[in-house]
Amino acid sequence: MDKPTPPDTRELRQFPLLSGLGHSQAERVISLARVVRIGRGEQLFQQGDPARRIWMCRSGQLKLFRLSRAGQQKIIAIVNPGRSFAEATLFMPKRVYPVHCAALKPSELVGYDADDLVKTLHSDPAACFGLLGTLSRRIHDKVNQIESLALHNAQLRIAHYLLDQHQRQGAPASFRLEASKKHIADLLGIQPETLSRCLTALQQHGVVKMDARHVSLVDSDRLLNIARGADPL
Amino acid sequence: MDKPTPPDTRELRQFPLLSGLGHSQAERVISLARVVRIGRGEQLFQQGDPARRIWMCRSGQLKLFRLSRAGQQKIIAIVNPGRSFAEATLFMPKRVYPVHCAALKPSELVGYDADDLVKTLHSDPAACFGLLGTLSRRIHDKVNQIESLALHNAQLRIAHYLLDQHQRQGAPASFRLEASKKHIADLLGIQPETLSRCLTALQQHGVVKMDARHVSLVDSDRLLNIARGADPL
DNA sequence: ACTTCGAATTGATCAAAATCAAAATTCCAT
DNA sequence: ATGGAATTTTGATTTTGATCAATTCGAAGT
Repeated sequence: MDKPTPPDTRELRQFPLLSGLGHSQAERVISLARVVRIGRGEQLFQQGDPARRIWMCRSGQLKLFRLSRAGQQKIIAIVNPGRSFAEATLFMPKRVYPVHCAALKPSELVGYDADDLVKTLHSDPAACFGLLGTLSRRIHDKVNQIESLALHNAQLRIAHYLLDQHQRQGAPASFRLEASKKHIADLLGIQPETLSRCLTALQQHGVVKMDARHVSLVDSDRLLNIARGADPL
Repeated sequence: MDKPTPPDTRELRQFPLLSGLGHSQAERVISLARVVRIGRGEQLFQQGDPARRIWMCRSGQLKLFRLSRAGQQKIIAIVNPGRSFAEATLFMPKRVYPVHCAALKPSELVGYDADDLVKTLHSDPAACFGLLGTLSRRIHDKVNQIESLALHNAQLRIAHYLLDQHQRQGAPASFRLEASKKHIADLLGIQPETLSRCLTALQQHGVVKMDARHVSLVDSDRLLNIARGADPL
């Protein structure tokens, strides 16, 4: 297995938070960064752990989740390559991770030092603005998620999710589900059985076509209506 | 009716975002602020309106909500006096309000100019940090809300909500529901009838005592167990 | 104080999705 | 490529909470 490459300036700048950093600052941030590899199922951190680093996913896939007392998990988000997470912990009164994080696939991550980043931000209004933008977008996403969980039934949520993924992946002719159906069901707050039945129904009505994890939207107008609750199949 | 008082420096500084502002900057922000009064049921802004101001609730009470195509509303948050809202719009690519806002009680609000605040933030890292803290806390709240909506059934959600309110109001012997049961049901994503039945059950089992909107937690340990799903009444 | 409208409660019924169970399929690590 | 584990599908049943309906209660404004 090859050695993990440390992040270079180029990679650093893909990180929206740090895109405008000066050379010497960038060097320091990189020198304090740490590359971590974890296998499928391994946990990167637990809810409540001190948040000494914030993370960027280089490759693989992660889930952020909570556990109920009864051991049920609720996935809050799925993290794909190129996306960062845990930034919000930098400014929490108690700097701890508010969720668990585990790998869905073998993953490579870059962890940036939290104290160092805060120091950097102090002298860099541009970086502050980058981060403010990131957090704002994240709030907006969460508001959408809340609306979807509370307002819609299983069918609408699924339709909504398919359309959202289609958009995010650049509206191609066909796209791939980002995770197993079990995990997606969890993300949507429904049982895998319900997801399976709904997807079958959507296929039978000729709205989507699926082949394992590959999805193509046959009648996306109809799907849009379903997502709006205007067309209950 | 007396004239609305314009905000003074003292009031401005209660606003976490602007607590560290210098004198001349504070003067400018104040000069561009606008005080608005709206009556019960009146709408302050609609989802999609250009977000030219961000708001602080001086008195009264507001709801932030979405509407489904079918006209159902989903309350995202209830805003009480001393709390600000809509800050996240400052950094959205399209600066529009992502939700509707209407008054639950006659309310007085201070609206600060969005463009001006962005300008101020550019030259004031301390203010940036204040705002980063505010947004981070808000993300954390939303994660909790998502968990609660997806993971818990009606009973657990209600128990969870009662405990949360108890905490927020400083854990007094007895506290007051922050809004009508109809609105709380909406916030929790359940029907008013279900809320009513659950609260009746909690009272019959001697877990809480209620008088109209006044609540006292008779057996808060038991309530905690219920919220964890360990004790289904 | 009165009136009126919305809020809250209570009961009966219904629909959606969870749960339980078992078989079929797919994934993946070796 | 292959064996074993996990995922997915399908069916039967049960539970939860939504919905419908009727009445009581309470608060806001005249």
